[in-house]
Amino acid sequence: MSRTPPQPVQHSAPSGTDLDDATQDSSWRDYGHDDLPAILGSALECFISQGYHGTTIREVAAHAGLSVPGLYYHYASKHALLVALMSHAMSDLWRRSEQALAEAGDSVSRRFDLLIECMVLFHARRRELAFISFSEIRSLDAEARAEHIAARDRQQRLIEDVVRDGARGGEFATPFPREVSTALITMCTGVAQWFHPGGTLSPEELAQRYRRIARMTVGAAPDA
Amino acid sequence: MSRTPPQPVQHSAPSGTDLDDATQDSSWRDYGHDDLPAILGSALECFISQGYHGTTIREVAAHAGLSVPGLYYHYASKHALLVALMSHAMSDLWRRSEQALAEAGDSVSRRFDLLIECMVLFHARRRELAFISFSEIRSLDAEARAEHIAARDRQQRLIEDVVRDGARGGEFATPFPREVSTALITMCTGVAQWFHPGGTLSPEELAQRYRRIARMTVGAAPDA
DNA sequence: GCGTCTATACCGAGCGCTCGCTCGGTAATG
DNA sequence: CATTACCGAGCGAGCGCTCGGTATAGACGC
Repeated sequence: MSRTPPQPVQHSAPSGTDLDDATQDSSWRDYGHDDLPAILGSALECFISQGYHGTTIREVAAHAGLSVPGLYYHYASKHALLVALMSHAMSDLWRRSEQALAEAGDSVSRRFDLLIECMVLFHARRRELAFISFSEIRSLDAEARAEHIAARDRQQRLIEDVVRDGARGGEFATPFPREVSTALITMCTGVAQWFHPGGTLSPEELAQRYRRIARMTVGAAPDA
Repeated sequence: MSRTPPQPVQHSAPSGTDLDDATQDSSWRDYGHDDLPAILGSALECFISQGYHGTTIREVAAHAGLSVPGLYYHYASKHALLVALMSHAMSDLWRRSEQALAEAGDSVSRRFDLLIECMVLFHARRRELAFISFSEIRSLDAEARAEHIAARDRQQRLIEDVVRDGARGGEFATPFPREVSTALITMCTGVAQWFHPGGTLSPEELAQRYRRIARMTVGAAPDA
């Protein structure tokens, strides 16, 4: 019988739900400074600038002020770092979207407005997380990728549903609800690709402008 | 005095301008089957599915039916493969855009229509090239990256200019020409991320629908 | 208060492997 | 007999990851 190895805790995120609780009580519009654990923050920076495969575990460790084994004490693999970052991003966006829709109530126009605002706000405020969540999907293994894509599809269906409802109910005047949904989704997620916090527009101002642009694409009244 | 090494031709693309001449005489709407050299086609497939850093030179060579040295006879480095693919994509799109604008003449609305149609068509028909041209920018070295970004900015300015002209001249009724331009650019380039040739819409049908959606974002008349 | 034990949070060194790339060739063509 | 178009073998470096430790902090019996 082999002696038990040191067996460090194999959790993919420290203390399990710590990460997920971070924004639990706050409103969907509130974005404090993103308090990712140091290791994940370091991994995020490296993945952003060099990509997942272009980043070495040594870089992530050094950037977090750790040795390589020190990093492996907290995360089982390089892949686990990516999974932790992406699932954190997806669950945060999902929770905020649910809160936004709850605030919107039953009005289709209002649901549409707040959903767009929520999407733009998230992709501007959490653009680094959003960026790698979108660009490193192919670096996930089969299981994690399937899970991530399911979460992404569920998120996108929120927009598709409200656009379809608006088109059916007459609030929106668009001949192509499907293509408009797709266009809106890429428009919103695209914010993470070009937005820069030092720019002329704040995330909130951008969200307002995008909300008005989005209303035009679905043929809704400019204000309502 | 050391003897001269075999010194294979160090061109980054075989026979220099072969690639660039491919679509020289054809109209901007014509997309024949993309006749990339076998090695570049193989590299493209690998980069698409695994990313640049996730792809090994051995995979590219094997997929092209070559040994590793056989591949290096044609391309100086793995990096040169990426550069060849991306510069081919950018110059093809640029040439098509110039042809589309030439066909459109002076009318701002018509220039807008054909530019959007051209962008959507390209990103649907050449979606693999367009996809890696957008997603692997950070894998380029400093010099190639600067050149690529300059080409991308020049391309994007085509849309920004026509939207701004339309807003100034009164053809378009948009309070935020800058943000609408950005939204349109991400909308069009985003096509390369989700479009799948087996879908319900052909690239041409999609381009027509996106043209109408784009007109709504700038507040133009539905037809003109 | 003190010695012992256990859990936590790390490292220095390095293993086995694969990476991008090259050397020194060869077969076919003109 | 030069040029073109390739290959088999393999080099040196760097990769993800692990082994076997150590330093510290708190818990517990006496």
